[in-house]
Amino acid sequence: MKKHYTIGEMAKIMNISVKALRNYERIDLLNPSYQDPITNYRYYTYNQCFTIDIIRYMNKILNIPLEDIKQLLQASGDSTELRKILASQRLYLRQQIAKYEYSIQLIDNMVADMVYRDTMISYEKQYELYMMPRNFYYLEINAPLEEIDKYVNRSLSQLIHTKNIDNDTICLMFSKSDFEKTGKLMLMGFGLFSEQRLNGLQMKKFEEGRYLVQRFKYSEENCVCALEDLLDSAKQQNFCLDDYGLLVSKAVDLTAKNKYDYDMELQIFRFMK
Amino acid sequence: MKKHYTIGEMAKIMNISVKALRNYERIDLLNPSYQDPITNYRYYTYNQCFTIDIIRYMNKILNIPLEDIKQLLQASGDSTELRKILASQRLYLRQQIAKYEYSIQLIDNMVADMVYRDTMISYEKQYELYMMPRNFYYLEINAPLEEIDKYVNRSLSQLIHTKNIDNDTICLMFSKSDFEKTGKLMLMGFGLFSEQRLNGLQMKKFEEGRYLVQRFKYSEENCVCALEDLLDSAKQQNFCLDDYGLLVSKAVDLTAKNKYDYDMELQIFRFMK
DNA sequence: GACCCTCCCCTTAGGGGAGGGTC
DNA sequence: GACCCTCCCCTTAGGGGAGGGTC
Repeated sequence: MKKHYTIGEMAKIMNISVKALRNYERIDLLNPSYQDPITNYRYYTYNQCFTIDIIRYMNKILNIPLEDIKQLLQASGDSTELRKILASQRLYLRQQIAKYEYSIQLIDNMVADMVYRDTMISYEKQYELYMMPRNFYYLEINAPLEEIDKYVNRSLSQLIHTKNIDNDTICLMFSKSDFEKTGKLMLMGFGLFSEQRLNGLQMKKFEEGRYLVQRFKYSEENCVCALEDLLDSAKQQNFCLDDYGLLVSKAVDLTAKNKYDYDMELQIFRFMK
Repeated sequence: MKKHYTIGEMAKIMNISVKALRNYERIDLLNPSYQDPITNYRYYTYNQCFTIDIIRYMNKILNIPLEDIKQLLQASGDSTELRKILASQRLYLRQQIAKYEYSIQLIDNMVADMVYRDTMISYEKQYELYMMPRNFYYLEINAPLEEIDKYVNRSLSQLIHTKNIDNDTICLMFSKSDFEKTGKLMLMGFGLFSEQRLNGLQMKKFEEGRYLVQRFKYSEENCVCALEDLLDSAKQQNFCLDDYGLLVSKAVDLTAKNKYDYDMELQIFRFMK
């Protein structure tokens, strides 16, 4: 067995780059066993293969940073240290996986949504939809539609993603009877649907059952028109509606350049006689 | 609604850092709608909130690089482009997840192995173990134990991880009868167990059943001693053994600084009469 | 006084050179 | 001629200043 390997030989044996080996020396992770003081040529021994194996394995396979590996190699023999790092690395990997899975889910939702919109183009703007029970968590507000921008700051959309809430919609809640009395659309709540409890927010259950739904592009007037249309057609068909209505839209629409690009849905629960 | 927002106001509204906004300008992703030519103060409009929403969402939630987002915003309106990026991003995320899950599995194996070793210390060095059928994929070699380093290059350990083979062991195969004849341990194969087919390697099935197993620290002499011990005790108990034996070890042992630190297992199948 | 500006340096794990000696 | 050396600059998405003007 050879006593010394040049950096190139070592790189070939270990299937690693010369740059990587020089980098390991630079960060004081693995020094060549001998360096010629005149030519500065680096020479490695056979046993250093095993250290390189460990470094590569931990870094490339277990995704542990080189600095942590350095600590580990120095505290060598201490298996408590190794276990601690493996445990924390495992946790980190789990979190990354959860994050990536969440991203995939949102991508899928988004693609499904694009397909849905494409197919819906030829459909009617108003229809009925059966929905499962939903818990609506919201901030109490009391503002006309025009001032909603003050309230709809991004903190809620942040909340959606920090809590990994998998539906990517936000909702405004209003009272139908209040609108009929005043002719003005006042918003009572701003929030989202969630399976999890969200502390610090009010909660209202929306029942399972048939909802009257109307789709439109956002604008202050369109909201009012949509609501008037919906109430009209409910009256004609003699439907009895709940007092609480919702204006639903995506938290972020990747195709929207301003708020008037957002697709909205008006939803009101219909009582069955 | 205000016409202009300073960079600090915008940062606050969007829950983003001033540095990030300046960075978006630097890479030409999002320019302020107006910049005072004398003071160089940046001013943003309300509608730019929506672009920032898109950028943040894509980058932080979907993990799409800013450069790709730039392309997307420029090709805006083209939903084919968006779909293409979403699809490739989805694939990338899936691959990352697979990689991380593999890392977790290896960490778990490793921890289990550490526990196993700790508990095994008081156990005997030789025992019987029932094993399930295994497919052994190997390179044909014909070398004495002392020359094995020439063959055991890291390409195989690379293979283990590129193919995501979840057992982290490598094996040397030898013939018992050959050893008995010559008194020398010649290795016939070098490889690993795998459920997947591995092209370019020979394959040999190892049967389900009882195996005689002996554990020891690697060294050339220890391999020979272990084999002699095992054959002796088999003879005394009148066991009938298969001709093919295996020397098994981890591909990378994180606690090993040279090859003499590696734990080995000698395994030979025992026929039942 | 709080806010904004422009530099400038720093973070991972090396990759891609240029320019010049060494086996 | 193939191999090795030492600089030096570059990559993501900003963060942390310093030093100096602006609302």
